[in-house]
Amino acid sequence: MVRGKIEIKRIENVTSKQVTFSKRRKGLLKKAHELSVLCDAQVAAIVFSQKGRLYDFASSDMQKMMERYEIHRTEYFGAERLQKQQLVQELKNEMAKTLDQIELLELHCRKLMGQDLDSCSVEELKEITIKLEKSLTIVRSRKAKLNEETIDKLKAEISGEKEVLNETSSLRQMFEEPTLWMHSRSLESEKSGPSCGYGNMNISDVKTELSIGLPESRE
Amino acid sequence: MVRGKIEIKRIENVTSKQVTFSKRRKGLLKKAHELSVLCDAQVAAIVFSQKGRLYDFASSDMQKMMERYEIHRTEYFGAERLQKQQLVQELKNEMAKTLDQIELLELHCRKLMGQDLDSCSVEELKEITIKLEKSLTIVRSRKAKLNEETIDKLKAEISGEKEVLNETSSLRQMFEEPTLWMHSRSLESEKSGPSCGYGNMNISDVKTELSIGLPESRE
DNA sequence: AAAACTATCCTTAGTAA
DNA sequence: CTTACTAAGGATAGTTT
Repeated sequence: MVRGKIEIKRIENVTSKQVTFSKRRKGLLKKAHELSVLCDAQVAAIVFSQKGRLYDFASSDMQKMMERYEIHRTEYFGAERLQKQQLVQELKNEMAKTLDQIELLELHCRKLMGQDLDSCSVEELKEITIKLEKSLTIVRSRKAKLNEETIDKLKAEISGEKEVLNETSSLRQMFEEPTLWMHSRSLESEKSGPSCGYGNMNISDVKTELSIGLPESRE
Repeated sequence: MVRGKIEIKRIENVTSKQVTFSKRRKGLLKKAHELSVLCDAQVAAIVFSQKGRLYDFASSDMQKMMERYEIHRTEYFGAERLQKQQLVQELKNEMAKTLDQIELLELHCRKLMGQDLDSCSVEELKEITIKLEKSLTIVRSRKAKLNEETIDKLKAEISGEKEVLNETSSLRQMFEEPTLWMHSRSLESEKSGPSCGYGNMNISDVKTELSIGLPESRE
């Protein structure tokens, strides 16, 4: 018996499709139920067989589910089915709930920002302290990481510039005092770094600029 | 690691519930899709999280599905087209804005909690750090203040008890050695403290009780 | 919060009744 | 059409990053 994985595409064999439909339909409705119970969520599932038979599951009243669904859809397609007055009421309820949620969130935020602490017990203050300390650790390490990356990048840049600088010096020397350079070169061949032997030449029309520096100050 | 089978009942742990919701929701919608494709059926699934967020799948147009559903349920309540369309639209816009607000608030909160920092620039991280440090200072000083108040109150309580204790000792002394006490009293008249001149009366029917102890354990 | 990992449990394709 | 069986594949709880 070779039971390979199946491809998700229309099953052509009618009998097989029928059996699979029965099994998977059952599985789907079961999963829907489990999700609603485990996670305290409102879940609905509707299945029409090819022949038009209806199978469904709803964790609460299906009509309510549908109304709620319509509220959340920007398209207002369910208008005909729903008394608009009712819809308006639902929308208002939904809004009230959402506003409550905002209240809670804001309170939480404010406490994290060290505001509205009067209502806090010592216990709660201790919890907030711990949260803040954790956050601080995380934020600081993240910042440190970013800074290190920046530093590495800058270092790489600088070393690149130094190379260009060396090259430029050498070129300039060659250009301005070719013979002197050839002499000194042969005499001090192992001397490192830029060796700018300007001597007594005239360099009035050579203009060179180079800026090397760090970006804006960092902490 | 013991991974036993789970019982299908409301998950109490909030984090765990959240994660399970995410996974199973995904699973459910996937199954719905597979069923619709494999068996050529019309399938729809609607899920509302506890917080009211909507997740759904529909193999075909959801509106058609719902209409078909209602036809099957013979619960079609036809509705006249009211002119509230505009009001409803406004309410929905309002709701959309409010939901955006929640998004922002949640993001802010999460950043304060050291989450979702990947998108932050070093500048932003610096700001957050400063905020957190300020909060920490405020929260800590608030906690310290509360603790100090508690300490003062306890000290007051204790010193009150000590007074009562002294008085009781004196009374007991008077009762047990009235003459000795009267002597010493007359010799040291400027001695401070409670001077209860009960004399050598009979106080056999005076009953005194005293409990001294700290409240429940504190931090 | 979201994703990766993995041992375990669950679902189901194929088949037969 | 549903059920029973079983091996394989899939989902996911708990945990880690």
